[in-house]
Amino acid sequence: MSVGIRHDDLRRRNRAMVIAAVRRAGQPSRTEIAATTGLSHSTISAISADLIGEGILAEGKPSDTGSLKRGRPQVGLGLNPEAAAVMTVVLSLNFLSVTVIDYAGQVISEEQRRLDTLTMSREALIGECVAIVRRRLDDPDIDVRSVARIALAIQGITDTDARAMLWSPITPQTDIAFADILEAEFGIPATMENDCNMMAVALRWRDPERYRDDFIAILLSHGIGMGLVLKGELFTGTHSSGGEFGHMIHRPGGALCRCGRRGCVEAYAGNYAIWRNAKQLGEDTEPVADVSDAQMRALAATARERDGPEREAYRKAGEALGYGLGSLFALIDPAPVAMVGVSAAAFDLIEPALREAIAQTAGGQHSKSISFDTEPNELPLIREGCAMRALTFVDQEIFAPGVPARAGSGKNVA
Amino acid sequence: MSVGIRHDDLRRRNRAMVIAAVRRAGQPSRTEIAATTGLSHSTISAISADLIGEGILAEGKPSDTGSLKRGRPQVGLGLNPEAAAVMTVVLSLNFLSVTVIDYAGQVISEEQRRLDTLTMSREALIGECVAIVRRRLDDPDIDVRSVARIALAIQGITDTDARAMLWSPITPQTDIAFADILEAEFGIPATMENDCNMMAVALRWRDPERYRDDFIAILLSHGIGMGLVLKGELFTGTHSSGGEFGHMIHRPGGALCRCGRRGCVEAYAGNYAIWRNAKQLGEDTEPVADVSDAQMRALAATARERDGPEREAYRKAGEALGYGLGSLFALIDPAPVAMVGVSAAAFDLIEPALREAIAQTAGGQHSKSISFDTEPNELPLIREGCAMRALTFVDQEIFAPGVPARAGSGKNVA
DNA sequence: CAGAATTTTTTTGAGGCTCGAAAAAATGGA
DNA sequence: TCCATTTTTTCGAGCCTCAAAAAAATTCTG
Repeated sequence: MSVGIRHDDLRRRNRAMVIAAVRRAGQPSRTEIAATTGLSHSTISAISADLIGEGILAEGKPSDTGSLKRGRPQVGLGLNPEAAAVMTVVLSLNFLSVTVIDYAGQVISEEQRRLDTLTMSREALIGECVAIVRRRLDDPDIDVRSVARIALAIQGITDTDARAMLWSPITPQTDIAFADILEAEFGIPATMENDCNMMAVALRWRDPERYRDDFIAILLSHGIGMGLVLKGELFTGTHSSGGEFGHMIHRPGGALCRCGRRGCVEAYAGNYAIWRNAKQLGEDTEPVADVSDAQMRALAATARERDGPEREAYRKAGEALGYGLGSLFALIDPAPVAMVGVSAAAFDLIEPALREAIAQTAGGQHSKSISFDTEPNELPLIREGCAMRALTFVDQEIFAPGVPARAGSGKNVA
Repeated sequence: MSVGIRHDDLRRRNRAMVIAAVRRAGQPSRTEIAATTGLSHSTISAISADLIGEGILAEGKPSDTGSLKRGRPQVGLGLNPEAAAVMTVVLSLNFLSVTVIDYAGQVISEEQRRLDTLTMSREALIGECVAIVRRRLDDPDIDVRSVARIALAIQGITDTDARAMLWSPITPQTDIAFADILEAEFGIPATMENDCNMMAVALRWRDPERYRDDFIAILLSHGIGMGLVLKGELFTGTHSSGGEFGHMIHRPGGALCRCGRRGCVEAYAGNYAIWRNAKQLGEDTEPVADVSDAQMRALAATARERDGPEREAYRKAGEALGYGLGSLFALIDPAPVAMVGVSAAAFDLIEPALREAIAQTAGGQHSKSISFDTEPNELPLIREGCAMRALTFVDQEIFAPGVPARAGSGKNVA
C-alpha cells in the first residue's frame, strides 16, 4: 500500500521544502529557511548552494535593507524568475483568458478574448484554446522552452486526475480532455482545474492569515460553485472535482435547477434563480441562459431601494445558501467563508436571511461568529490560483523530482 | 509550516511501515514485507531483526505450511501478542462495555454492564467508567504494565483532538474530557472517539477489498450517525468529530429533531422519528427517549405485513436518507455505503424510497450502481474499530516513536 | 580607525540509513 | 550426496543530515 521511504527521497523532499519556503516568504535568508523548515543550517546551506547552482534560486542584492543589526548581514534568497515560466488558461462564460507567468510569479504576457461559448462546437472551442496558447508561445518575449506547465481552469466539473472537463455550464459540450489535448499539441504538461478550487488556492496565497487551514470560497454567479480547503488541503471529490455545493438539495422537489433537477441550492441562489424570482416567473420556469452583471447590479439596486419581489428574491437566495451552509457545516464544522462573484456585491441583501437560516441548523450553533468576506470579481482570483497551482507543480515535480504532486490533491497548495 | 524530514525519521517511518505490513498481512515473510513496502531486503532484514530483538515481532513456526516450494522456506513474522495490550471502552445508551486486547488483536478480558445513562449524574457516569476500567486492570490475567493505550467510543460529538465528549444523546451531560480523566487516573494514554468513526475503521479491517479508500458507514439507530473514509483517511470535522450526517437539513422548518432543531435527516429517519410517524403522532411531537430494538423489529414486521402508517414511516425515512445522501454525494461523489444498526435490518423497507430520492439529486447520477451493505449489530463493530485504532496508535507512537499519529487524523487507519 | 562583538554562512568529520551484490542458510529433487 | 532454488543475512559503498568549528561580513566601541 503506502510505500517505504527510500534514502534519496530525503533530499528531494527537503529540496521541495526549501523551494516552498522561499516561495512563501519571498526573500528569506538561509537562517530563516532553517528556522521555518526545522532543518539544520548545514543542510540548508548545502541545498541552497545546489539550487543556486541549478539556477532555481538566486541571491538577492545585499544592498536591500540598510540592516541595522550587527553581525554578518543576511543575504536573501529569491526565486530566479528565469528558472521557468507557466501559463494559465481560464475559460469562463463567453470569455477566454491566458497569461504567462515567470517563475517568481510576475505576469510576462497575456491575452483575453470574447467567445460565444454557449453555441460553439466542440472543435471550435478546443481550437480557440489551442490557438490562443499558440499565440502566447509565439510571443517574442517568451522563451517557449521555459514554459514548464499549463494550468487550465473552467467552471464546472473536472475529474480528480485534473485531465478533463466532465461537464460545464458554459458549453453544451461534455468530457473534453483539455489537459491531454494541450499536452499533445505543445508537449507541455497541463492540468485541468475547477475554477472555484483555484479561487480557494488564490485566497490562501493572498491572505494566509485568514485563509489558512480551513475555509470556503463560494462563487455566487450564474451558478453556485465552491472551493473548499480542509486541514490545509484542497478538498475534492473522490472521482470528480466535487464540492458541488450548488447542487446540494435545499428543498426536495423544489425549484427547477439549471442541472435539470429540482430543489438544488443553485435553483434559489444562482443569478438565474434570483432573476426568475425577482421577475416572479415561477419556480418551474426554464432558467435563462445568462444574466449580465449589469442586469444583476440593477436588480440589487432595486432591491435595496424598495421592498418587493427583488428583495424577496435575494432573501430566498440567502435562505437557500444559509440552509446549504448549515448542512455543510454539520459535516465539516464552520469555517470562514469568502463570497466571490457578482452577487457577492449584493451580499448585504443576502446576509440577513442567510444568517437566519444558518442559525436554524446544526452547523450554525455559533452562527454569529461565522464571518464572511466578499470579493465581487472572480476572474483575477481564478487566474492567480491557476498561476500558483502551476508554479507549485513546477516547484515539486520538476525542481524536486520524485516527490509526487498528485494532481487531485491539494498538498501543493501550501 | 510543514517540517523538514530529519535523518532519523527515516528509520522510524520505515519501522512503522514494517509493523503495519505485519498487522495487515498476519504472518508475512521478510520477502513479502519487502515487496509490499518497496524497501530492500537488507533494510527489512535489519528492521525486523531489531523488532524481534525488542519483542515486538516474533518468528512463526516454520512447520506451519508444508511448503511445496523448493528453496529455503519463508519464515513468517507475526506480532508478539505479549508486546502490549490495549483497552476499549464503549459507552452507548444504557450500556457500558470494556475489553482488553493483546497486541495481536485477541480479546483477553472483557466486562459489560447495564447503566441508566440518561438519568445518571456526571460524577456517576465518570465513576462507572473509571471503576470498570479499574476492575479490568485488576484482572489477574492482565499485566497492568502492558496496557499501553485506552480507546473510548461514544455516540455523539467528540473533539478533533480525541480528548473529550462534547455532546451525546445518551446523557444530558456535556463536555466530559474522558480521555484526560482516564489518563490522569491510570497513567495510560487514552483517546475519545466517535462511535461511527470506529465502525468505519472496523469495516476497513474486516473487508479491505470493499471498504478501501472511500466509503461511508451510516448508523441507523435511535439517532443517525456517520463514519466517513475519504481517500483512505477517516474524515473528521475541523473542530469536532464532524460528519453529522443526521443533522443535515432535509426539510427547512420541518419535523422536530431530538437536537431541538427542525427538518434534520434524523427527524425523519431516526428510530424515534420512524416510531413517531408510524404512530401518527405528528411531526411536532417531542421525540421519545428510547425505542427498544424489539419494538422497532415489531414495527418493521407490521410494515412488511400491510400497507399503513408503519410502511409510510419507513418510506419517509428512506426519502430523508436518500436526499441527505444525495447532498452528501454532491460534495464527495458516491461511494459504497454500509448501513449499520437495528434499522439496517429493515433496510428492505427503506431502500426503495431511498433510491428514488437519491436519483433526484446531483449525487445520484449513477444511483443504480451505488451499493448498500447492512449490518444490524453495531456494538461489535464499534468495539473492533476501537481495538484496531488503539493498536495502530501503539504501533505508531510507541513502537515507532517520532512518527506523529495525530489523534484526529485517520492516517493510522491503514 | 583598529579590534572586539555579533551574526550569518560554510566547512568538516561523524554517525546513520538504505541499497546492491555477494555470501550464507535451508530446503527439495536427482 | 550434490545441485538447484529460494530466503535471509552480511558487507561495503554512497548519501544525507547534523553538530561543532571555522570563516566571513558586518556593526559597535574606545
